Amino acid sequence: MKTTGETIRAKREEKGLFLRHISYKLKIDTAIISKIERGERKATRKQIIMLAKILKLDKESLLIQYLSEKILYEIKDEELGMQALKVAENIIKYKVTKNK
Amino acid sequence: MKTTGETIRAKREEKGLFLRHISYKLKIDTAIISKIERGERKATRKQIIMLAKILKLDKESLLIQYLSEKILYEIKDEELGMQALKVAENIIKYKVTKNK
DNA sequence: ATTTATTTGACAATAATTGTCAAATGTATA
DNA sequence: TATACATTTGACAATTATTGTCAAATAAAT
Repeated sequence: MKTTGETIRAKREEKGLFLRHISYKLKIDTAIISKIERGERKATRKQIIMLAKILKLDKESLLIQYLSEKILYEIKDEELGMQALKVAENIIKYKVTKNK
Repeated sequence: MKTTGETIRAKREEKGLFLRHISYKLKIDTAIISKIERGERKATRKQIIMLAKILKLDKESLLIQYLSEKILYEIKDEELGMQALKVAENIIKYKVTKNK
């Protein structure tokens, strides 16, 4: 599976856009876009939304991918990460059930 | 299900300890412990480990509970949170499979 | 060979987190 | 009731993490 950065780079290149084009629209230095695409930096939520718009990527899919990476970042060195994920899921499920 | 803070408070009271006891061991103000127990602040990872030790709570369980809350915090206002969680899970699963 | 695009890394700006402190409030009991 | 101790509250200070700029280095395309 591609990372968010890879998805963005692939689409940007497909569209023949340069970093400076994105950089101009997002009002940040090309250095950051470069880093985001290579996974050296995380984008902000706003940037993800704008990137989806600019590159005509599906907003929801990109956001899901982005959020999943944020989650994984949170537990990257954790032995118990998977278990924590499952507990988190159950808590959400419970909340949803409750509100029926 | 109890929150991490509730677990901590319950055990602390069961053991007849005051905030100042915990505060002394953790080298932070009672104000913070109070807030952590009531869910107004998040603990740090270190504090969770120390709290498990001091209160003789199962370290792994407390850590899982704590991490799951951190994860949930990350997606608390996100429509797509659940889907992101599932993607995150699949990515972990895939990584594990790959390394066999 | 130049020009243009991207990458790198030092470091500045900003934002989020974690803490202190003092005063207010709650609780028990002499 | 009063007084002693425990907890809570909120303003704000300190610390740490994140996000950004910039300039120089490297890579790619004419």
